[in-house]
Amino acid sequence: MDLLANLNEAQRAAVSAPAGALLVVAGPGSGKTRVLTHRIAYLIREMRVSPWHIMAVTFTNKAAREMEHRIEQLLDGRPQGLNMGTFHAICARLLRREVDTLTHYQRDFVIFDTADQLQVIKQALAELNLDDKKFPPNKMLNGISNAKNDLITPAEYVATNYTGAAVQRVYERYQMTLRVNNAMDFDDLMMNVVLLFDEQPEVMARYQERYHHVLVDEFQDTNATQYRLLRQLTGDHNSIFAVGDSDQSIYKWRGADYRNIQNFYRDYPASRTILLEQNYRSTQVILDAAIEVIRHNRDHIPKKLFTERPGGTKISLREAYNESDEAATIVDTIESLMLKNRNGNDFAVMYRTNAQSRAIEEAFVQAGLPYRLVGATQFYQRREVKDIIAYLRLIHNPLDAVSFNRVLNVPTRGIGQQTQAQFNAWAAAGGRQPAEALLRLATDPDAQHPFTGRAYKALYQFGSLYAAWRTLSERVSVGELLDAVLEQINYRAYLEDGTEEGEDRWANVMELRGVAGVDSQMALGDFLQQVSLVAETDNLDSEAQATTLLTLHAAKGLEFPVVFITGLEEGLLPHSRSMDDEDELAEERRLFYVGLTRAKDAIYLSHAFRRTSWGDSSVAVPSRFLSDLPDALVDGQRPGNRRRESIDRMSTWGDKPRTSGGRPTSPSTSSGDRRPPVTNNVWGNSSGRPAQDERRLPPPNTAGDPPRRERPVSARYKTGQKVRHAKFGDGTVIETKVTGSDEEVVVAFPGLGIKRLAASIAALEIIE
DNA sequence: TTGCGCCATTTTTTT
DNA sequence: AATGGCGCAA
Repeated sequence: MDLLANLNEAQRAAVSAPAGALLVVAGPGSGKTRVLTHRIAYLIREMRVSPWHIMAVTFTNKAAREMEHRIEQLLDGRPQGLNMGTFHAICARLLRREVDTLTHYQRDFVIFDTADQLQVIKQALAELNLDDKKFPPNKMLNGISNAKNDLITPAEYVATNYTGAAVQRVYERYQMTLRVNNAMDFDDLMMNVVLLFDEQPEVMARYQERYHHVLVDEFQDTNATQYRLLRQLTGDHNSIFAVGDSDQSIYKWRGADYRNIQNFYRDYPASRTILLEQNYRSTQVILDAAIEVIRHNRDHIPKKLFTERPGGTKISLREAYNESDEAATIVDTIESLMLKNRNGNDFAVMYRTNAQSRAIEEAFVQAGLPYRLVGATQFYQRREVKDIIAYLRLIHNPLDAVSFNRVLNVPTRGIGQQTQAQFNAWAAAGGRQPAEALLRLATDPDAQHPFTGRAYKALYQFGSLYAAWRTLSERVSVGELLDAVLEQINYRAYLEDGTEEGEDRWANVMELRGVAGVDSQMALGDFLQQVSLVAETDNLDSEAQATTLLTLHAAKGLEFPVVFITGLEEGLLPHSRSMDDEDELAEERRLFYVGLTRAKDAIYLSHAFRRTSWGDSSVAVPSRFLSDLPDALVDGQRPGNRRRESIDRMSTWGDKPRTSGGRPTSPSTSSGDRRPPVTNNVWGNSSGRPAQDERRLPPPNTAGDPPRRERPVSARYKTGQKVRHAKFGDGTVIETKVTGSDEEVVVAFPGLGIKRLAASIAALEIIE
């Protein structure tokens, strides 16, 4: 098979480039996976490079598997020794191999996930006598993670403000605790490799000699530490093949820095750049719309993207009444498209936040349509799954105090807070990690300890079990070990409390048992590592006819014939947390761009008039990004400017609850720091657009306007009525709804915003 | 020590 | 809507 056949000129140039530094700027749908796989195959077959000399970094494990598969097909066989995986997986493997050369770690270190990290931080805060109200663990974690992504050690950390000073102290403590626990967090995986290479150049040299060719996918989303690692690896040979697109950089918040592309030019002056500009995925309409959107970003560098799929269905835009109407409309649309020979798995429904998936799921369930949810409450984050993994981790690594404290009294075995604290103190006094101390307590009759009676008995029993598991783990498979643990702690009985939830939880444990496999000879350490590094989209198999529900972030790198992007509202997309900062706002726009460019044939955009978020329903303002779209490419309702502004004034999105006095509360009247939505010459172009209040007919392929779901029937109150509330004063009823025996009334109180009230409790007085 | 119920707070996105 | 923290009763 000719590896260069069926490639366009640019692709061919990239695939067959001589060794050296090459940056491939790959627009959406330009066949970058194809280029990467063909490049690897080309290296092996045409340039006679041993697979052993190649490292390929992908963004997800799934991408790695997929590429492996495709290379296998290209080469008629599996290349031996090719190192392919995510930064995290590659680094974890490397560290495990080099564990003897690491200064602060020993064999069998474990990887702490976010929940574990938070535990360590809480502990650190307590030890430092810092108030966790004043210094939220999440914020601390963020600070630490950012530092690590920028390759800043605790000693190098310089605080620039009050919070920073706390982060500095917590970071130091945190890092110490991780070491004592023989644990690393996600960021450490990369950082520790870089530090290792810095400290021991001879180790680095070994890897430099091995990896003659380094390939990186999604280069725009590498952080400073990862970039440094690439620099180290390519030290003397400089053969790096980086593929990326700054317009698809959507992980700034986790340290990604697309300026690494500039660094690349600086650090590899002899590098070449190849642009992949032909899009093989989308129709002209979709591509035009996407280009138009991304063009509104200030530092966007224009590309000449083109497609050979002229025309196409216009982008459909519609306003739904609320999130359930939005979801119902999507389901209706999918159903009618399925009558026209679309399959369920031709569709993807995308949203900005995971919380939005709920309403959509409900609509799918109601309609009996199969769907597949990516992410959300991740499997490995479930309590019961984490519990069991903590057991396994503790068996693997007795230094892990976080797992120890998690499982010590789960299921409850009579070891309360009191005893737990006492035990930890005793262990610390003896200079041991708690699980080591427990082993001693259970196996050494001469051990001196302060425990008596009930507490002693419970500890002793648990310690004996633990000692037995440790021995057992050396000669049985992961699955068998898991079975033994589950049985001996009676976990099933603990979970199954008669509720459906209990059943579900046990089912999850069984699913985990399935991951461990029946006859798998996988080592416990490998199992734990694999389980720690699974990604969101890794489990996304294209089985079944199910529609995919996923966040815009998770959609990166995927494609679907028909894409629905939901919640195009201010505060959601762009997200309220990103609206004050121009860079973050630009990233939100790129996120929208990524969503749009996932689509092959058709795009449906929607926003809701009202949206319920954590309990409260409020009026939503259509996203400013909608005005980036040229009218000619859009079919459907356009939000009118007049109404938009009046809604804007009432909206309770974003900031704190409105209070009287002080600065004006309406975003459109607040000064300076905030951009008025739409009516702005940089972001919007509404001035050039006729004031549209026209309602166009629904898009041709939605098969008619679906009946609106349950319009509320008013009972005692009516929309438009003026009412008086004891606390809020006078207001106007904007919605009422009979719920069971009560009536729910939504009232707009001038200056206070919109409140949802129960008629029976609120005792509203009708004024007129 | 356990377990329940109330309260407050929460959500951006993920390896 | 859901989770965690906290106080109180058994």
